[in-house]
Amino acid sequence: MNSTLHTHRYLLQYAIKPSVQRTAVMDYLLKNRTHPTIDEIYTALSPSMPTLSKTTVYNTLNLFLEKGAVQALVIDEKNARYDIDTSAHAHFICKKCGKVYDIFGLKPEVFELPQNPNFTIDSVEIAYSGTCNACKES
Amino acid sequence: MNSTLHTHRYLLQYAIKPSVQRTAVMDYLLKNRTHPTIDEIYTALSPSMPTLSKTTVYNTLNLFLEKGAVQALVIDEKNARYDIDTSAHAHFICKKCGKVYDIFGLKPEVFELPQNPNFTIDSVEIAYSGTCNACKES
DNA sequence: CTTTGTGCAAATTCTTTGCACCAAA
DNA sequence: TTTGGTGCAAAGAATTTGCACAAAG
Repeated sequence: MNSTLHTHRYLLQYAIKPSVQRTAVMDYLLKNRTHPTIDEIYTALSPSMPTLSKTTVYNTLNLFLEKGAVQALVIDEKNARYDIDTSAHAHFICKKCGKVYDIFGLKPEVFELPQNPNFTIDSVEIAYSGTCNACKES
Repeated sequence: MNSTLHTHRYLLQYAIKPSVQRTAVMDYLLKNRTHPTIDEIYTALSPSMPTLSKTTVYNTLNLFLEKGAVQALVIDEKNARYDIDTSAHAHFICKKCGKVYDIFGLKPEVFELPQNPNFTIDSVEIAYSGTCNACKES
């Protein structure tokens, strides 16, 4: 199957002009729902796109953010991580290995935005942390 | 009142050897519950402690973290922020000015740790974001 | 004395910026 | 041919590290 065409259309939905690089990055995000860092995206795409620069990956993700096509996760102290899934879900980060996992199926109350006289609240991010099984065994 | 004595005892509770610098930093955290960054702490203490170095503030906060006397907030993309309040509460960050506020009085269900076969979850951080009134008016 | 803490400077890491070249319409 | 995209190199910001000196017991 040719996923490039699908990804191309996907970008247009967010009013993002497709380019070879942008399509490759979005394609990666759609297929690898692992909340990758800039470096992970760059390292994954670099072998098949040797001229790709990390600056372009930064530029691209910043554009996707502006256009609302991805969400930035603030969960990892070291690097920014990106998520294309904008539905109501939470995240879990393993403090040992640093991997970030999705948590679905939580009670809807958890995602409710409280009323507050001092602020206009428009989103919530829920970050659980602890240890994943893989790290516990080793 | 001499708060140094109180702060001194407070540090000992967490098995932290008090020093002039450590006591000053903890004293600042106890009195300024504004989730300060390293730089804010350094800038606040520097005038009355001219020899204080930013490295010492980093060292001190890392020690406090290890000993469990403070919590690191992962909410601000730019800087680490520290909180001495370890009770169940959430945070709000204004996307315009970057200030972080406490949110108390949420339903207890929000802080429940879900069971998950793949991870051992031991804490949760809830970060609301939006715009604060001060920024909306300007 | 001996151990531990402090603070300077340098190193490291992540991200942004300036600018020249390239590509697409 | 003009506009916008890409990518190199340099700059910037936050944090850590190595090491010598100072402090405390």
